Parts: sequence; structure tokens; C-alpha cells
Amino acid sequence: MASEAEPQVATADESFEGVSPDAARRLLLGAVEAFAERGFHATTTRDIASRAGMSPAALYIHYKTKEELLFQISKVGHERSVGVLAEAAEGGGGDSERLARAVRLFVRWHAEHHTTARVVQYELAALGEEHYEEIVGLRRRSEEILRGVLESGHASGEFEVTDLRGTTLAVMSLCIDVARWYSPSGRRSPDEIGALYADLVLRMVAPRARRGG
Amino acid sequence: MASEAEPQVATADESFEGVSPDAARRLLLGAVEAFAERGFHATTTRDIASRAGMSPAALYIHYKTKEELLFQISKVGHERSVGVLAEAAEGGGGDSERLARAVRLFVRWHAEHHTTARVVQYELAALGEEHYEEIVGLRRRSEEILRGVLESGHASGEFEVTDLRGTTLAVMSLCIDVARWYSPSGRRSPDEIGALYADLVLRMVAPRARRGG
DNA sequence: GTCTATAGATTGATAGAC
DNA sequence: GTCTATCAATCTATAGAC
Repeated sequence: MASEAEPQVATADESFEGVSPDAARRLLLGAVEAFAERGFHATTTRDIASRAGMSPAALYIHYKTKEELLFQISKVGHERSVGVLAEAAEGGGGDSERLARAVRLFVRWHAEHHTTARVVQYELAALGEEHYEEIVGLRRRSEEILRGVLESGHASGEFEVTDLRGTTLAVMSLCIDVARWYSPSGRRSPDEIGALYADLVLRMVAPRARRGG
Repeated sequence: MASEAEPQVATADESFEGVSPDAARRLLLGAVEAFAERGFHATTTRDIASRAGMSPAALYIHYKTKEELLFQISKVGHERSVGVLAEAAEGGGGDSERLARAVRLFVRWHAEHHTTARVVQYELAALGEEHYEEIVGLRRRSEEILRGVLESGHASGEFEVTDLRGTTLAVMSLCIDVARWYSPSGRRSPDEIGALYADLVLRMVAPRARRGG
């Protein structure tokens, strides 16, 4: 049995593998868990520290404020998700293939890393002003990547997109909202959800069949 | 010029018209604003009371706890949004017409009442256990209504839905996420977004064109 | 780097006058 | 029903020993 002072960070998230020293990473993982469960403002620094198996004061050796923890999570999380999206969109194949792959992997990331994703997507408002601006820049990039694929497919006639910005936003919405409702105890695996959503998105942009004559 | 003690509840939401006495309604509106801006836990009872032009103590004449305010908002908000969805789905026309109308009005509601909707959709976790269970019941109803329309359309051959539960969830996601990103200062009106999303959803479930031979 | 102890501010909620 | 005043708890963050 672990004593109360032992680290309790259960769901290790490889997104933060690179963070060192070890104590700083454990604090980050504890914060992800706590922020995802209860939200930034409802989480106490005591809670974070105790999940990392440390005293309340130890947090401040590695992070200046509680907000800085949120910022680090937000930054790494956004970088990871933008990276997934960029890689999928830049990969080979036609525009349908690129779009399907982008949606599938972006959705899968939001399901697999739903704790991190929840913090990333829903705790933005708690960031300080400068940190917020930096994160908004990263968010713009993911939107641009997706819009690029849709635009390319529309130009080539592979897609039919009547409202480019609106459709981009809708597809982003679909993917992001997965973080809100996904649960590992649900019926579907992250990959299955990704495949389903990729199919739905392809149908959203498929050229309409010419009807009648 | 209004003195500091005057009510500052700006965006009156007709969802709460029926609440009386007047002070209780003003507190509710103040709480909606504050919860939407900063989240439940970051909102102080002092903030709510001051938005309603009252002293901190006055809140407790009308509500037992801060959580009870959240519950009232959540309850009324859910009832309204379920009502919109139910009316749209029960109205006349074919299944395509019913689905398009349901999505259009549900999306429009989430945009028009985006402050209320944000609280309704993203502050659920702050509810007490019993209150949470009651709200979950209302949420199940909206999912069932939407699933009913999709099922009916699939049975009649008007739609092609390969994964009923998954598609239902995806359509709900699309609608709900509007509350997260919508801003009145954006380029599109709630009605335009509703119309666009209804079109996208119809395409998601349209039978695939028979290709080739 | 980590701890114990605690400062200093703020919070949700109550008491009691009017 | 509303106010002023305030309590008791809790929070972020720091000080100083080890």
C-alpha cells in the first residue's frame, strides 16, 4: 500500500516525457489530472503537490505560480496536437486521404490524451494575458492547416466546400469536442472514433451527386 | 451614470424571464454572466451579488448556496434547449426537414444564448451529486430526440447512417461546441451558423451516390 | 531541493440591526 | 428583504531550517 506521501499520478501521459527533473514532471502530471478533473480554479496547489508526492511548498521550487503550470501544460499540449495535425496533412496521398488522416489522428489524439486535451481546450481563459496570446497563435496554426487541406480539395474538385471558414470551424469543433465527452470506459476506442469521424467529415465535403438530368 | 451599487446585468437572457422576485432573477442573470466569463469556481458570491446591485449577504436570502444558483441555471437552460430540440423534431415534414430544423434551431439556441449555454455545457462538474444526476436525465432526452430523427430517416432510406449512436454523438458535438467559440462580434449571425450546420449535417447522413456501374 | 510553519488575502456563509 | 459586520475555513505563496 502506498503511503499518503507517495506519488499518485496514475495516468502517465507521454506528452510530458521530456520534462525534467523528475519532480517537475510529476508536478506537471499531477496538475494535468487535477485541472482535468476539477478545473484550474477549483484545483489547489496542495492537491497538485500531494498527487506528486510532495509538500505544498515544493511546487514553487519548480514553478513560479500555479498559472505557470497551466501554461506549460497548455503549451506542450497545443504543440503536440498541432504536430499531429501537421504531420497528417503534410503526408502523401490525395486531398481526401490527407483530410481523412488529419481528422482521424486529431480525433484520436483528443481521445487518447483526453485529460490533457480537456485542460488544453477548456482552461484557456485561466491563462495570463501574455501566455494566452502565445497559445492563441498555436491554435491559429491548427485551423490554418485544416483550412489548407479543405481549400486544396475544393480547388481540385475532390471536395465541394461552399463555406470554407465555416466548414473548417465545424470540423475543428467536431474533433475538439471529443475531449469533452470521451471516456476510456466507453464503448469505442480512440481509433474507432477517429475512423468514424473521418468518414463523417469526408461525407460533409463530398461533392453532391448530380441528380435527375 | 449608474452608481456602483446599481445592477450591472447587461445581457438580459429571456430564458429567465419567469423567475421572481426581481432580485432572485437579477442574481441569476449575474451568476450566468460571471460563470460564463470565469467559470463557477473562479466566481465569488460577492461578484454575483454586485452584478445584481446587492450586498454579498443578499444572495443567501434567495439561494441557499452558490451551487444552487448553478443548478437553477443548468436546469432552466437544459429545459429550454431540450424544448427547442423537441419542438423542432416533432414539427411536420420529412425526416430531412425535421433534422435540418432541429440542427438549425439547436445551434441557433447555443449561439444566441452562448453565455447560458457555456454554463450549461461546461460547468456540469461543479454540480452537487443529486443535482448532477437530475441534469444528466435532461441531457439524455436531447440525445434521444436527435437519435430518433436519425433512426427514422435511416429506416425510410432518406438517410444513410452506418453508426447510429456515433453519428448522434457527432451531431450533438457539432451543435454544443458552438457555445465554446461563438462570439456576437464574429462574422456570422446565430441563424447563419445554424443554416450552415444544418446543411453540413444533412450531407453527413445523405445516402452515397451510386457510382460507376 | 525538500521540508515545516505561517503570513496575508480572500472566500462562502451567518448574525443581528433595521 | 436588505444591510453592515464578521467568522471560520481555505487559499497562494514565502521564510527559514536542514
